[in-house]
Amino acid sequence: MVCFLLVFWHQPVDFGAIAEMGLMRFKILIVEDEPEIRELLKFSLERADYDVIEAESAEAAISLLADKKPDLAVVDWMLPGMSGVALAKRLRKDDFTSDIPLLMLTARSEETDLLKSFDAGFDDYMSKPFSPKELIARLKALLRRSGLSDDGVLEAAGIRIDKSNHRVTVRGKALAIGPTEHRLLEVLLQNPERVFERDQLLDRVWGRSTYIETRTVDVHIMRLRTLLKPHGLDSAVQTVRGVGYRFSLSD
Amino acid sequence: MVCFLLVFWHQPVDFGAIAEMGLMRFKILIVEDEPEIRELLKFSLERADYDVIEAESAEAAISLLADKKPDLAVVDWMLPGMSGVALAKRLRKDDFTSDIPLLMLTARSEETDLLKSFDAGFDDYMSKPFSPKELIARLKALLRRSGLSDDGVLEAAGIRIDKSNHRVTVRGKALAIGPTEHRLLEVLLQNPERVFERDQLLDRVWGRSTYIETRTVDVHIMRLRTLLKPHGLDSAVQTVRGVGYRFSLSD
DNA sequence: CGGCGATGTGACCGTTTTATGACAAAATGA
DNA sequence: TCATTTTGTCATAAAACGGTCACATCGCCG
Repeated sequence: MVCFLLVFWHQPVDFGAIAEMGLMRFKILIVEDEPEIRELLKFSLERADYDVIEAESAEAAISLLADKKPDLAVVDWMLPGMSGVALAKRLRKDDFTSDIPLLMLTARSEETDLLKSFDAGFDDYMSKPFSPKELIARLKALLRRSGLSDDGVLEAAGIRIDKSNHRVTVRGKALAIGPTEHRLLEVLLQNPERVFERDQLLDRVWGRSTYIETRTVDVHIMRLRTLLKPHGLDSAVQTVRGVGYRFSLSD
Repeated sequence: MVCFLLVFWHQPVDFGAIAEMGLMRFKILIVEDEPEIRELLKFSLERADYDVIEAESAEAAISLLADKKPDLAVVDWMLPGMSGVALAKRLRKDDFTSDIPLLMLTARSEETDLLKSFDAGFDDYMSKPFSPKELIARLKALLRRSGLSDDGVLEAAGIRIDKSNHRVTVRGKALAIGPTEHRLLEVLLQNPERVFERDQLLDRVWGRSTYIETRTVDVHIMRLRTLLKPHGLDSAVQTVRGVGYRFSLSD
């Protein structure tokens, strides 16, 4: 008797709770002059299990940064003294701090002004008043984008990508996989069923700034299939003719 | 007894707390000559989780459109060379692009002029400077109005065309369908009951620039019927003698 | 019932798209 | 630095797809 039991877990899973064990806690720097909002931010972030450092001005932030490098900074756009944008620019210039993702906070009315200087180098912004939920969401997105995601383990179809130790296992067996195929698999696995065009894969796997032949994707798809073949999962990396590729177990 | 337990762990999409993100990512074309504004638009749209294609002139846009059809286009009214209005008119004329919603961008002073040519066929407009929030809001409204449900799924008569994973299912069963039949089915399903002449189908499915025998449509209609036959839906693709074809369950 | 135009269908073959092995450049690491 | 791994590109093979034709059917009309 052959029995297929398919469980689609559509409910949002509280990853924070699951992936908590033994993972690093991210350090978030808050730069905000109004004590009330600062407290609110601190409360929200600590509740979401982040470590929080506070600064009430850009200048204070800079001196704090001298010895403690946060994983992400939340900066108010309007600060007394040096403005948030100026701080952003300064952080970007310094090699030590240039890779810190920046989330700007702004009043709604300041939004368009802020965007005029979005080349200052911040990565995202939020308008006050904001919902803590959205704040956390955006913050996670930023952390992930910078490759620091702590969402722990990505698992589907028996494939398990453990981001903390950068290791891939298929049903318990380790998979010797190179960097590019690793990212490729990650992207595909993160969105099962979704079809990615070659350009989209180039963006996500190689990054926007690289200029690589579209066809190269084919080769790496093939290499990924070769890796998955011993586990019978090569057919899960599917070609959608005329469009691109997809990860799926059906068909 | 063999038993497979497949668990798809749909990770909470982190950036997704940004409320109503569906599975489908819409593709937005930006036509704007000023690099700064183009970047700003791109930043705003990508932050809202859209895929962005850029063009710096109407001419560039047209050549882009030859192979990539976006779900919506944001067009600057004032463009060097062919103007935004001219582009709008041109897009409207071509059956292949006529259903793409158009959002015009204009400087406030140009507003009255723009409105004079409202018949050019754009669907909405916004004055620069604009708030990104408003832009996103209008854009969403347009997408909704264009009949694409928010999750990018087109469904009728038990047939389901999912844009994001580019898959067609009939009552849950996957349908192995090639690119051309896929588009053909899409067009027919988008307008049930409507009779398409062969020329119209050629325009919509193949695009205006191709020159193909009218009779070729017949062959692909047949191939589509063959695909639908196992599901008893072949009779829904109906011939209207002397005119063309229609998708309908009645008759 | 016969004729005629319209439509259905299988086959064919050129074209486009994708797969894959080979190779050299580049990166990595000892 | 040298050996090894990784990577991007190319050339070519393989596969899928698409358009057209020829001929079979069908349906309408006199």
